[in-house]
Amino acid sequence: MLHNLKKNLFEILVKIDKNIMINIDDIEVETLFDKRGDFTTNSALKFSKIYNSNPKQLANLIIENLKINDFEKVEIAGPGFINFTLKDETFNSQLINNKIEFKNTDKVNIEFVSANPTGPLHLAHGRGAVVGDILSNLFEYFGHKVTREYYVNNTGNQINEFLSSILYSISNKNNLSLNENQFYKGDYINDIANYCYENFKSLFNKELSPSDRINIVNFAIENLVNQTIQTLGSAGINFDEISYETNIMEKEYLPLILEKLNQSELIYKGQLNAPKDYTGTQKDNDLTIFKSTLFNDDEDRALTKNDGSPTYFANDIAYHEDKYQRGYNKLINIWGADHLGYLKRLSSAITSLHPEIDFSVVFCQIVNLKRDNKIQKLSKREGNIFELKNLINEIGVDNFRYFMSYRKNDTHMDLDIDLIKKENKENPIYYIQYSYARTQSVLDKTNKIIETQLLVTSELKNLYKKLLEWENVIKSAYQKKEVHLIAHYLESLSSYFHTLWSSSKNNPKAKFLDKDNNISSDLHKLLCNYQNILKDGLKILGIKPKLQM
RNA sequence: GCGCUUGUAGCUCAGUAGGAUAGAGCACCAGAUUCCUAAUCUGGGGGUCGCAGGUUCGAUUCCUGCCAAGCGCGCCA
Repeated sequence: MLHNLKKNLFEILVKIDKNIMINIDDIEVETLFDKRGDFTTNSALKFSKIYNSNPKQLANLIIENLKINDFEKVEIAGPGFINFTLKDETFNSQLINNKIEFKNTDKVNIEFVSANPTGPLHLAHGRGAVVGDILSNLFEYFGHKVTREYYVNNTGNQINEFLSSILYSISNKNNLSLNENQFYKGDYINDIANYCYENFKSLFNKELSPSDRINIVNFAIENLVNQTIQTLGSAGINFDEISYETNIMEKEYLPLILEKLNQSELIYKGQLNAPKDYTGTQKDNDLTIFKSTLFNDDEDRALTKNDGSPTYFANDIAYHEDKYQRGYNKLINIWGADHLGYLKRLSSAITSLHPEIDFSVVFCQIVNLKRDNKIQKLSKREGNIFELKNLINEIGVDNFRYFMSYRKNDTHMDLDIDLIKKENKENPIYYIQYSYARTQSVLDKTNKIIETQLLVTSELKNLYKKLLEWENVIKSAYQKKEVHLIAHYLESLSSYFHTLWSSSKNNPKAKFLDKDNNISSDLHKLLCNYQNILKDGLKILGIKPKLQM
């Protein structure tokens, strides 16, 4: 219906002046839920200038050309809105056709979580995980072939420090006097240390060789990665591809990348300000530097370190080159807010190499944990972290997924754990599920589907109109990559259902079932439609509807 | 100091690629259950959309400045 109206308006506007180029997607039709009508468009306001007219004149012109069979009333309101009121008889099973016409079968690579493999997942990773998974579901809903990808940064200083921390723990516990430092703290380090010691006991009889050390740390990393995969898997989040930084390095993309960037005159040899803990002399070696200031970055960025080895940035470019080589033109990364400053350099490098790549990043802001009405102070450095698996265990998968995705991804969020654990109306997910259970109970009790006249009440109309919005909402969530819109819509939709349900308290004729438990075919289709949309929406969120509560 | 994100009701947050009277939940007050599930519904109070300018027919939305909170500001990852 909404789409038809849009199309109708579009055709009229084209007919009015064939020389004016407008796009059908520029036409906005919104749903109204009050006395003004059922739908509204601001087209006359929006286009009056390019039609060399004034809003009210253009509105009149549009109305003159409108096929008005379906409408009870069409009127100009305010500065030039056109408000449409549908005839009552239009509200029937024909009204809703919520098949999504738009399909796009392109391959998409969505990379998310990608936590450093030096510790267990904690609260902050949870948001990225849920948002990434739901976004993947959403892209699949629109036909894309989605690869959910996880990246393991298993090189660099952090890995040395991780190993050192493990050996420190082993040394302490077993009186080995290994000369190691403690960088990471926490029970999990001791657990992994024990595990490593049990597995490699014989190695500790003599001094560890470099290859021994590599074996131990790889074992520890593998252990953590497996834990991570398991934790996320328990929340219904599964990956199609796990990429290791070391494997990407073996493919030796960097020389080709540097050559290509050099040809585009985007790199140079030179010096940058010395890093904080730098001990050598700056003139040891020239660095290879990417001119990211050309792309509005604050500074140019180093691709090689003083010792000639690649920086994290360089390896990350290679990683994205690898994604491209695997056939992905559409890359989406989910990052924490602490990487905001990293976006410009990476996106400019990627698009310099391959302008055809559609690269975008969805940022997830900080999540605070609130308990007993107080924000909990958590610090990873002190080993005082709230592990994600504990959170999921405490609140359950449905709550976890819902509450991590019902706030806009780039706003700061307080996760009130006491509120989530309440199983009542303060918790929106029960509200949504309850409406589904109500529809199911009607369907379960239905005797026969019969053809009768539909009683068109304002509550019924509102539910129909809300169902019509689904197509716009889901498309908007997809285009804007904003998954919270889905949860908000489902809550709102449920509300219209509960209102309709309750209206039968005062008006028994508004019930779905008659005395003989028969239902009109229109209402039956309405209920099925309602269930389908709720099911689709919940499925994208990764939540199963409850048939009974 | 610079950059990014955020600032909307007592609280938690929607809305804003310029549009009509700025919304929801919670909390507070008053009601609804012989009736398909009351885990629900109805009504009510509550707002200078951080502050100040600017752009125009119109700004919570765009621009500038300021204030506040968070994050980032390595050849770390």
